[in-house]
Amino acid sequence: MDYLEGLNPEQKGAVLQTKGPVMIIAGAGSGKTRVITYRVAHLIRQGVDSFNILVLTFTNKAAREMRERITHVVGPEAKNLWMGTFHSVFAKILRVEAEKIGYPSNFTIYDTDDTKSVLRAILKEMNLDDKLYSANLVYSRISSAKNNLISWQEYQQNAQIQADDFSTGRGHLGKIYETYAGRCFRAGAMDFDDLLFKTNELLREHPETLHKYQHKFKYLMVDEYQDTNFSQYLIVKKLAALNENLCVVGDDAQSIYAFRGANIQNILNFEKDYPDLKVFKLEQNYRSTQNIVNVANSIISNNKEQLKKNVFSTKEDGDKIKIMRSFSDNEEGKMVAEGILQDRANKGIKWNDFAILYRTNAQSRSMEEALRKLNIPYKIYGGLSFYQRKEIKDLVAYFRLTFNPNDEEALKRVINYPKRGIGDTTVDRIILAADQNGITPFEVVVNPAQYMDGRTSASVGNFGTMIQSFQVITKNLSAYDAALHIAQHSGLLKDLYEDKSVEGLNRYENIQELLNGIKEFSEREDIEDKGLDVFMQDIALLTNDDKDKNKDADTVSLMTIHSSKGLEFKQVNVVGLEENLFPSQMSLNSRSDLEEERRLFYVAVTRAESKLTISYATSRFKFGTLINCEPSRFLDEIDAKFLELDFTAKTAAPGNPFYEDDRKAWTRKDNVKEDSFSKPKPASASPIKTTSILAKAHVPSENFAPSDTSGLQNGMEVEHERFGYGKVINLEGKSPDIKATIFFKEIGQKQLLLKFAKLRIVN
DNA sequence: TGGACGCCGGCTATC
DNA sequence: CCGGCGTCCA
Repeated sequence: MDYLEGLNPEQKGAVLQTKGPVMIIAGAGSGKTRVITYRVAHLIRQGVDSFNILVLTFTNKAAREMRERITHVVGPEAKNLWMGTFHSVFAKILRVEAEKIGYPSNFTIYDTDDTKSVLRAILKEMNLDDKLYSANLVYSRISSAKNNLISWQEYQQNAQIQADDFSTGRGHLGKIYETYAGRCFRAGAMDFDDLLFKTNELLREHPETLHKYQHKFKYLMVDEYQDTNFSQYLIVKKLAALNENLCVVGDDAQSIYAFRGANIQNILNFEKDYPDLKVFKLEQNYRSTQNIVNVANSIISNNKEQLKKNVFSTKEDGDKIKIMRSFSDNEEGKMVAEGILQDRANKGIKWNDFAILYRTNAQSRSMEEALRKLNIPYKIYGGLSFYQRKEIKDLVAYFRLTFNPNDEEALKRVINYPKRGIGDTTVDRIILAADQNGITPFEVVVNPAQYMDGRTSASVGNFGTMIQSFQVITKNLSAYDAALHIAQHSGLLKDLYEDKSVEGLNRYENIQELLNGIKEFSEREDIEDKGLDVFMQDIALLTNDDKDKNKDADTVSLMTIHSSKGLEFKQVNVVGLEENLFPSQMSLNSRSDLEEERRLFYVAVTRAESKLTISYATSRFKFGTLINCEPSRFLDEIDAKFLELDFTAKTAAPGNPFYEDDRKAWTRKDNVKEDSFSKPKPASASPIKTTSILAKAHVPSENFAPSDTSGLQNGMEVEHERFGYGKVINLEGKSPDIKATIFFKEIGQKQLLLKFAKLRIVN
């Protein structure tokens, strides 16, 4: 029982209470992961078979880290635990039980891109106004229907929903949902929401299957319970109904996923579902200084709806919270970067100890630029995942098609990549023929002669034959050999190899990396079934941090606040505290949205251990346009006694790496003043087009015509259509990729690729 | 068929 | 500023 030492009484109680319904309210930094880890370890030590324990998390990362820590305490027995995200665990179960709900066990998982692409195709076919029916809007309507377990039939029959849709002029949504569901079914595909929706269907329609899993999962734990949606809530409730050994862990103050269907009521009402439950409140924060905890509390106290708790710290008071003001997003980056540089030197801490947190990914740019200027190593988390890169998705689409030829999105993706002369018209014809004849598109592809003329039919047929050959050959090959075969014989590898541009090289390397990953998988000894089909089954569920080579590198971390949840750093910068950005514009409609935004701010500040710096800019670029910004209302909500204001922002001196930036920023600022807006207005009210500042300046000379630039030399004077007159100051690269650096009189230095730039040689 | 170009709308996050 | 999409043209 050594692992119980060092736990406080509440933590210990939560670990030891293994029977019956349990709710652990875990304040920020209160040792939640420790408690879950030890609780699982304790179950196993007590003799519970690890096959009978199911732990559900929201991210792969959380699952992986927890498994590692449990292994540390109980050893290899931890391998048999069922532990993973809702999506991955139930995808696994659905593959076993697929036929019960009419799906093939090798069903494809459509990711968000696939889903939107299917929807776009449907919207196009239905000839709907794409302003009213944007793929995004339609997706979110269907997604939230599924997350509330509303089938397309129920959607169409529900008077309230229909009235809502008609009142917004979107009466076709029910029909779109129906068509979409039909398409997915025909393609043998499930989207993310289906993984939960279909699990509910399975457990509802097949009581014997429900019983099987109720007996299997004698002990259930759910992490981040405040983030569950109705669909997830019901799965958990059903699985736990037999034994009621259900432990949920969460913090209502950190519920930040309502926008994707999470229902905070699940945790607020847990007590009603299980009246005899035991509640443990972990209120001592071991992470942050008192100042930080107090600021966090003062923020969250502005929310109405919350469970009562009193988070406190017994650490030192610590530094006050610094608020920095800057006049532009670039200057904000500069202040943040300089602060990090100084603190690292003065305090002797590592780059690793710093994080920069922002509301939107777009904010990373100004931070990156500033860090680069000061040679500060950094790493951006989130953003485009490795598996979402085009070239990776292309190759994976070939794999998908090989193992599930009905996968329509995969088919559309690669049927003409690399080029085979099969254009959009032909693809449309294939889909149409499939629709009309009640067969799948792939059946048309392998037997095209009756649906199209000779030449197209031949290319389409060849493609079909190739995929069929993949199906045969991969049967007898290891995952790696199969993948390599497909990469080569599809022509994809060659196509990428021949692209010698920097990006092309990068893409080729990414493919190599994917192949290496498959090779490692082929050589694993801990799993039995190592076919390529197994490897790629759940690829849609993977995210970047699932394959991160050098995560131990000493770098500053940049990420959105959402992805920072669960992490901690010695020093944290929260940037962009401005109205319409944080809180986001989209949250200003309802009180509950605003409260979620405030919880997000709470999450951000509670990441910090010893020093917290918050910043805002009074102007920033948005969509290439400079806008004015007002400080966030959240700043006013913090009790001023914890704060220290730094409004010392000043321009850099010549020689300082930021000098140029400052000049640009001030120029823009001057333009703001000179513009017709005499009074500062809220952000959205005063957009100032940069193009109007920069590009308008030049009117091309009367008979402007691009010259042949093959003989261009340093020092020559040129005219550019939009940038005006300038002087060539450098040429690099070899034809046809020569890059010219030109100093334009009106707008300054620019780099242009000669093969694209339209330049007239003046002399 | 497919490449070039110009217009439009977008930047909330995860699986 | 970016990528996606529609249009125009070889």
